[in-house]
Amino acid sequence: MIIKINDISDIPIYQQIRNQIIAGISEGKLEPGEQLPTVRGLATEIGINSMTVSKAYQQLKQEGYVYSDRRNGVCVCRNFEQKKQLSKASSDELKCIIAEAKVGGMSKEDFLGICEKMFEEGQL
Amino acid sequence: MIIKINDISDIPIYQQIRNQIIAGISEGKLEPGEQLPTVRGLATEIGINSMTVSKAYQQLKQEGYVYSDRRNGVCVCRNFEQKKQLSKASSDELKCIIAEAKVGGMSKEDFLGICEKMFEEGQL
DNA sequence: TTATTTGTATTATAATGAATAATACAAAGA
DNA sequence: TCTTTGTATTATTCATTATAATACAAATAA
Repeated sequence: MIIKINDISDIPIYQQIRNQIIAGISEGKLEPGEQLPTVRGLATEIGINSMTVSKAYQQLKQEGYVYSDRRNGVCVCRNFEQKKQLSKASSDELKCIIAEAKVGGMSKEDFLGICEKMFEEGQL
Repeated sequence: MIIKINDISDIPIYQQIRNQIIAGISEGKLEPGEQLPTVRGLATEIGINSMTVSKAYQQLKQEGYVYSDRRNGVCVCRNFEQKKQLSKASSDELKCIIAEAKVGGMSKEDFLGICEKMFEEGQL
């Protein structure tokens, strides 16, 4: 799986990596049990410091998306926690997005249509 | 309208203010033409530096939510730009939220239900 | 006129977070 | 033994955030 960094983004690099890994899992590009690129390998590949990659992996690990051991590297979890509800952070962000959409004149139907499309996109 | 700051949040104070103003507009708590609290007044009220409030107002101004003149303070715009599409930033954030929801086992219907509820919430 | 209130600009400073650099270590396997 | 893995440590640099202390122009009120 290819990770692309936007250098002029205001989103920290380690967050961009984390987000793309989660997106990869949700789209099936990364399968359960599959090994992620090594910390040093990915750092070299995208031209950043290895500790930045490590930071992204540690966050993913802490959030329950991946696990690691010293020899086999970092792998995608085989059983994700099925919480079936949004995190507080996601919920707060979603409220902001919806408020901006509403002020911008978007109808509920339009917004739900966009969400539906995004949800189906990249599905296996 | 009451602004509440979360001191332990990792979201900058000026961003929290901006978000709450937009939410207030979308919920009708802030009407078109209505004056926002003064920079110094709000700063004193919530116990922060006035330049932090000013920074929030300048961003809102730059985004087209408010306007200002030197005497009448900062007021909610009367005609918002009707773009009827999400900003790039919102779209990217929404993709992340959906990816996380999907990995967490949420169904499309559940997610759309949450969005619908949020969209209707606080409606006039 | 004079004083007050408004947003805004400036300069300096402190605190925090992000990213890099250079190593080092333990564990596992070849 | 040597290599590769993630991880830990320490130091440094840089940008962002927030504060502090003023100052200014414009508009209004006294």
